[in-house]
Amino acid sequence: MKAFKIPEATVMRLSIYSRYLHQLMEEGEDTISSGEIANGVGVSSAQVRKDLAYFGEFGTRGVGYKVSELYCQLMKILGLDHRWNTIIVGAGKLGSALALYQGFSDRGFNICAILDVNPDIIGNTLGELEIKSLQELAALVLQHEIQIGVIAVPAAHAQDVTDQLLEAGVKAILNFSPRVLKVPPDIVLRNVDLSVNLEILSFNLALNR
Amino acid sequence: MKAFKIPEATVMRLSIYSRYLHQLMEEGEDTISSGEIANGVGVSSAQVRKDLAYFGEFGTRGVGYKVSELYCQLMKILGLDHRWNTIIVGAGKLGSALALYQGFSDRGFNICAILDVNPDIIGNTLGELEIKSLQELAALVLQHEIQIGVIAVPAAHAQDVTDQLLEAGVKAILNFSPRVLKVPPDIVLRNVDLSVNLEILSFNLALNR
DNA sequence: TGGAGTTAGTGAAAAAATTCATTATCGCTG
DNA sequence: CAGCGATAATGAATTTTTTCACTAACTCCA
Repeated sequence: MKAFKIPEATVMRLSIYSRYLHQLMEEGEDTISSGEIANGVGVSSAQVRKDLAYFGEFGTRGVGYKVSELYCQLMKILGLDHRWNTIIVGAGKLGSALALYQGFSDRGFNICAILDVNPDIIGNTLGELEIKSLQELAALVLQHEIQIGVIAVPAAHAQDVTDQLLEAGVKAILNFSPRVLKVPPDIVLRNVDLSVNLEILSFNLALNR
Repeated sequence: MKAFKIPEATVMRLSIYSRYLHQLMEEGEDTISSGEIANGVGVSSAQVRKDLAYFGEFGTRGVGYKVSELYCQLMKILGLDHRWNTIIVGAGKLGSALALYQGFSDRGFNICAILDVNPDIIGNTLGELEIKSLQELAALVLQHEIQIGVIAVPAAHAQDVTDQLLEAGVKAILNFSPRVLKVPPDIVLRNVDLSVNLEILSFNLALNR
């Protein structure tokens, strides 16, 4: 385990750098400087170097970074050098979209199952996946060795579903419901609140009126 | 215009407080202390008071805050005391889900239109909305007096669509594509990268292995 | 009406994150 | 192979954000 705490903002930027590097690889770039990365993703070059410095030395002074090498290092740091098994709970608008979203699979997240309580949609298929009953949660988590649970249910049921996921052995939760979840300290929790993002936009728009 | 810069983290928390207050109103609560809000949303009470202090004095010492009153104040601060007209560009998985997502409308965002380039889906309906051609972008923005554009197109087209939106007069962009967009300084831009969130989860999972 | 108990507001201290500026290396050129 | 230009690494300074701790003000109760 890494000894020191890494700022979340740093991790977020590493993820962005890695995607930018991927793009550069496709464009056939061989080496790149911190300044160019900075420019490409909209931060300062010092920021790029500082972020990388948490994890080691990856570049060559006077030259820059080897694109493919830095990319691999970042993927390893981000834990994306292997795939994660994921379950989505809630097959409404959002859950369905997430299940079908290509981006997750592209970055190493296998969507192994999607669940719902609504009998009308259980059995329907979303791409390759069949919507299963919530009652199968524990069995599916076990069967697919699932590490990550995605919450896409209404706020009122979010905590209940979370408890079931943790009970079944899931180690991380990505919560799309607008509800603060209580989880033990060793569980990794991340909240994505779509309307919060629109509201930050709204706040900034309202400032200049 | 507010004179001083407000940390984005503060704005995000205000949005979360406001939703928690809404929940409390439905539960019939009348007054609440900073400590209880803090507990409900998982921050410290000092944090709650400091966040509010940027905008004025809303509580009564020795008592707390009047739930409904604080809620209204926050909604005003967040610019949610009136509705915003919004257009979604891209009617793929993500764009469709966003268009159908009830949460946006609940919080004051009218989805006025959704566009795509794919002739196979133009004309299809999503709930109340008909998918229109991208060519109608400028006309629709004008017609509906749209202030906010949501980008849900593949990365390769994100900048182009952004330019078209700004050209048409949109003042804020919510970008769901994994691409860094260039916009003039007076435009409000916010990026939501769904896989970044999963990757931060992955990073934290990978730490403890 | 006064004292005890709460709790908002707030300046100061601490912690965290970012930026700056210096140093150390590298590759290249003559 | 020495010197120059470029750029990563990094410690220091700065800025930003959070936490702490104190003060002010309200309610309730005797």
